[in-house]
Amino acid sequence: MVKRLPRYFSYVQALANNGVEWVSSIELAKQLGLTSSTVRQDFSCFSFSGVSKRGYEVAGLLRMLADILGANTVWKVVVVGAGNLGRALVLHEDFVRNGFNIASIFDSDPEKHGINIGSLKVLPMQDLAEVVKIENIDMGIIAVPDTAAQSVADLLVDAGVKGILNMSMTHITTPDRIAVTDSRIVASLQQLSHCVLFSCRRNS
Amino acid sequence: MVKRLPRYFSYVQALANNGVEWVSSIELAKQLGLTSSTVRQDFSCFSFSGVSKRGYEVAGLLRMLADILGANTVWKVVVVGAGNLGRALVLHEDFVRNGFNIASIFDSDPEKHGINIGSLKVLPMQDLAEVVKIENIDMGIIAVPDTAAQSVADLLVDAGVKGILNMSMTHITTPDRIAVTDSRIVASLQQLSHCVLFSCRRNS
DNA sequence: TAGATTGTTAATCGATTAACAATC
DNA sequence: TAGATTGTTAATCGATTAACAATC
Repeated sequence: MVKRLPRYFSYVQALANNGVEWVSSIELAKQLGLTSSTVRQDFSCFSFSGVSKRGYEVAGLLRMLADILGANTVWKVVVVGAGNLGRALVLHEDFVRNGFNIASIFDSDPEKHGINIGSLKVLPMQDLAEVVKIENIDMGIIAVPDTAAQSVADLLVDAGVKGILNMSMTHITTPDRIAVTDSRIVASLQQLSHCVLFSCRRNS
Repeated sequence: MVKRLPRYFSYVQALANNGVEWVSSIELAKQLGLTSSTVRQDFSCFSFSGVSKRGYEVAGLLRMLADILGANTVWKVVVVGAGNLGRALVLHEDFVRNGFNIASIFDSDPEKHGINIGSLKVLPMQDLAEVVKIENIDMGIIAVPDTAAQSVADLLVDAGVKGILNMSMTHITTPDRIAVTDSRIVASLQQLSHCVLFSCRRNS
């Protein structure tokens, strides 16, 4: 269910930008490939009420979704791993636009230290703990090779982040208080590959 | 379920590289954060049998997973959108290593045409259909702004791709025969943000 | 043999959908 | 009023887990 929230948010944002004031569960469902039942269920679970015959008020919906997604919060994030993926993350303007502020990027390879990526310089892993603490970093993004993923997760947890976005294939283990979300592009491509071969349809 | 296959594959690959010959559902479950029941259920669904007391043969498991994920197939892929994300995808060596060969990258912005990204040159959208047909492209990756996503999807489908990896926030509609997988990094970060705020744990 | 681990059935759980009375 | 759409309950569906006999 949580996975639908960013999609509602994005679509409702677009509606608001276009000056649309009301939207029905039916329309929303159609646009996002869901059933209207699911949409109503989802919203009522946050006690967000609509109005019979009109639907849901776009402005209010947007406010609610922003609140539960923390879209009004500005998060401080670090990226670990300065490969192509890490580099792309730092440069991706979408993140800042959505309140994810990348404060630093780290890599274990001394060759990379000091290299400029956007307005950041690649820092050595030894600085991680200090940066996270002093700059009050909220989340870490793991963009390192699989074999290093767990130890980087441990470092991040020890340093004090509250959440981790894991982009490696490895399953990482963390204490219960740490939120973890996995996001694996190669895995998505492999799922797609499987679906193409065996003609299953939409997954994810 | 499909979403677990790439993770099994990656882990079993690592086992094979380390010369491990047998693995139990219990060990696998522990490493991937699942229950042994799920693991056995999954494998038996592909009629892959283990041996009591020993577990599953790593080599055979690897072969099976490679088969169902199409990991032995070399796929030809195009990327649409030459922003930071598109650029990163082209440069990301993980793709080639896993059999996803990026043949071309396209962008609608004339300013970008001809620019070099790795060994590729950014092509205009007008060339998309022809390239997909002549080079027998299997899949397209959508890395364009949300507003353009659906029309790019239509172009890709018309041109004849069999699968689409959608990295935009938009829900795209395609004919039934086309496989679609969504992969949204910002959405993952927003899920994480929600989980940090309301202390839910692992999702995805 | 004793013990470990599979394969499979049945139970549980949760998420999605259908249905429909209430309401504007 | 008639019609559209919500909010919610109950039904359905599918996925996960538990349990345990079979087996090596």
